[in-house]
Amino acid sequence: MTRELPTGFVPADIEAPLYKKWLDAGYFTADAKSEKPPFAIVIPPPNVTGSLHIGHALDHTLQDTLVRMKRMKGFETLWLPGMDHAGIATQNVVERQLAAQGKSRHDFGREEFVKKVWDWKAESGGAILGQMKRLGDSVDWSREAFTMDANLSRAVLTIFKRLYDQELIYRAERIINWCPRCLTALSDIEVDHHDVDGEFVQIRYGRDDDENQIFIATTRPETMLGDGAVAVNPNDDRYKHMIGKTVRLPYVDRMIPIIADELVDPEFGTGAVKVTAAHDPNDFEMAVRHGVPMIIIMNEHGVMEGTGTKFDGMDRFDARRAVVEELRKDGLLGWEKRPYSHSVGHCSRCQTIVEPRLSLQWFVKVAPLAKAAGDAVRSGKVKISPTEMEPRYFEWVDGMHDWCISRQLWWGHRIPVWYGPDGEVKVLGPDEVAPEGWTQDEDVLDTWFSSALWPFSTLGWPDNTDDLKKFYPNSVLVTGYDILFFWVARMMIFGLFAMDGKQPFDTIVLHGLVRDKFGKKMSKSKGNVVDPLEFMDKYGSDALRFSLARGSNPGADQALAEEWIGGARNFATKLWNATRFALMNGATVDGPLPEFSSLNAIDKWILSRLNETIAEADQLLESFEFAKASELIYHFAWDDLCDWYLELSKDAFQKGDAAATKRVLGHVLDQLLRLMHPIMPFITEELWTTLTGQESLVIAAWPVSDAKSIDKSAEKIVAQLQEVITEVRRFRNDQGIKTSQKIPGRLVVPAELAPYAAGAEFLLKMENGEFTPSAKFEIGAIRAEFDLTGSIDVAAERARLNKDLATAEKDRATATAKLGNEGFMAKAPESVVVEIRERLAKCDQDIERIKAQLASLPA
RNA sequence: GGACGAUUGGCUCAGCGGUAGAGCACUUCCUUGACAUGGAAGGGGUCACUGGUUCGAUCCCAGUAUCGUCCACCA
Repeated sequence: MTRELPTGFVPADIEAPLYKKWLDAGYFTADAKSEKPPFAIVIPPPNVTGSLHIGHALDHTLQDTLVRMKRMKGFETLWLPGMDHAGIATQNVVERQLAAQGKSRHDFGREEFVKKVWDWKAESGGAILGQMKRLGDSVDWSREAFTMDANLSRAVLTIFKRLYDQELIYRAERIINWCPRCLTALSDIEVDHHDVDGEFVQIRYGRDDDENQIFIATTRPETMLGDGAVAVNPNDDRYKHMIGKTVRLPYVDRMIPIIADELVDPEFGTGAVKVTAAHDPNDFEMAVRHGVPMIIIMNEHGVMEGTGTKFDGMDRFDARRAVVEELRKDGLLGWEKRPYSHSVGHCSRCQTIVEPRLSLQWFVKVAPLAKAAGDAVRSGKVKISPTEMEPRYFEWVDGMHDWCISRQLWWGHRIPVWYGPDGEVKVLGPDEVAPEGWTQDEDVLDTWFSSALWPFSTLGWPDNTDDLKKFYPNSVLVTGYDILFFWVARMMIFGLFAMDGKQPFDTIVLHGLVRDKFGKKMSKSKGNVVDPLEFMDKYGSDALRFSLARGSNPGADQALAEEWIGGARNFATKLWNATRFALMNGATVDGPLPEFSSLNAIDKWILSRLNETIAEADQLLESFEFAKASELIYHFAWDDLCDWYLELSKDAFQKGDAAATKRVLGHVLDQLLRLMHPIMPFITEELWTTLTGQESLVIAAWPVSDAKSIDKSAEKIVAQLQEVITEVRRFRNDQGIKTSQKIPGRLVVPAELAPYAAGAEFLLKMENGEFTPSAKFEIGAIRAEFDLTGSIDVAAERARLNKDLATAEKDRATATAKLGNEGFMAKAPESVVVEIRERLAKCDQDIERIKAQLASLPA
């Protein structure tokens, strides 16, 4: 046995070479022709502008864990990487660069600008891909995809046409969310609502000498210039007599009707609402119902335009101030509430206040598609883990408005609609060419349109490729709950539509967000953002991965602090040293494992614990319980294996009489490293290949729990041994005996523990030989006795024993009370009663033992 | 206004009808023959509050309070 490990574990020394080894061996490349059952995951495509943040690190750790486990289980695994072209985000990046040179995209024109974006991508895009390699992602790079790739664009065109032909895509004038900075429409979910301090003012319409006057209330006074009506509730007695009459709109000096609509809440404001059809979605609805004119009063930059008043040319917020001032001067204001906190939509990309605006845009008719997406989950065809997230999904899927998919950008999939010279409209499929003289729609599609096709566009759809046949539907989708609506629900919608009702994935696994150590959201302004790359440099990728996995409870956010990762690094070091110890002492994986029944209790015990851990960890990982699986493995490795088994084995190794132990230890490590590999791929690979001399753990078999090697009685007797050892240690500690000081003593153990008795004595620094026992601990068949004549602090020892006695007596009293309780005895399950009886018996034993010890103390 | 969740030791979180758990932090001891990125021993919690169900509630039910997230057309 010549295998050796360096003394210290230096992650940086092993990670890059191992990743290269894996790539060279082609372990991550999927074979669509394989006979093995498939297991496929697509990566949530990061933005091409992005770099790896801690959220990706979590997301990828969980996916890689599943993929690596499935690969070891014999599945043909495909984990497909790629990126999203990220329309607005990417265009913004390039435009900012141009702005720095004092230019805008319009200086270049569409074609030239788009080329510049591609250049930018080639040069600076995709930084995240290299960072994924550092993390160890076992993705199939040969299938790397980009939403703007030719074949993925074909998928976009194909599905657009299909939807259009089935009248599920239409063009219409609607109120949409408009960002006056990005100069594009936004879908509902690209708008963030938060409260801002604004104003709420009462404005009188109608002059003194007019027939009618009415007070309306608004938070956006400047929009009065575009009013087409005033609406009241039909049952509002205050205004009933005015319905159908007209009132004069100040400044614009236009007579507008007073209409009645149920939408108006008589309790709110003045009970009378101005109707600005072109700049408010509710008003638009009412206007449609009542035929109210829709007057656009702002241009695309949010500057007042076309009102025919002196406010034209003012920015919308300047106009607001100016209008209020003017109204006040003219005595047309009633009460003014200021500040008035209310919810206002902001562009999720740049935080500019969104302007609802009447505009001609393209929409996806969502209702029929979303119905199918909801039903797929309701019927159980697609599972959401954890199930608590289902209500959120249904809420959105069942109530989704039509999806505005056109964006006034240049970077993205251009809408494949062409207009003929005589106003004809034609939607072109991927291989169709527009007739001479026709022009294409100027807009591009929402970025999420192409991401929604990701589970099948990356597999070659619309062609019926081998990849598609083998790997669709994907097995699971792992992502943060924060993009459940943006992305997941839309993949469901399009997947079911495009693939004839076949779901894009079988299970949706939602994890939480990574927050700072106090559970606060990470944000640049708070300065609590952490960089996963920095952590990988400092502690190794395995440490980062392990702490992320260990913190990931289903659907729940996790707090992360640098100390946690340091702790995980310590764990990695522990494993390293344990394996080093094993190798130094001749642990081996060669030859068959000794017959279980021939082993002593300690060897049986560690095998038993190993097999229990394997069974449980496997079950936890299969149910996406990453935190619990990690925790379980951690405690088995550290507590059972390192703190007990290795410590107890030292003496046997020292004496060179440990053939069975060498083989058992080799086996336990072998299996443990396999079990941990999905979560900590680098260190396990290094240790395992050194231990076994085999090629790679990536393609090794996943451990299977051997039920025949689970032995509860061995576990019980080892637990007793541990208890005795702990008792003695506590006693020594209480007596102030130094850890290194030897005391005369011995352990008396049953035969099945005999090979380890000396090891236990070694742990306790017991010196076997001639002595008169002066202290004794006895649990079950295990007895520890030692001689401390002259060195015992009698008073302290008596106090300690008395305390223990009191505790034991109190416990006995509770147990006795329970057994004497008729209600309890009538209803408690048998197992509970047995447990309490055992507890009572143990109390009796303890009390007797403690009393004996007290009696043996010198007076 | 709805939906979901949270409230457990200093911090972050598990647990969940039957004597309160982990990691980190803390105290004391130990450079012992893999590991001081370590080992041993220990301190610390009326499980948010109030009622109810039960032989028994941290756990189930109802309500209260505080916090978080998501959704929603409060002009």
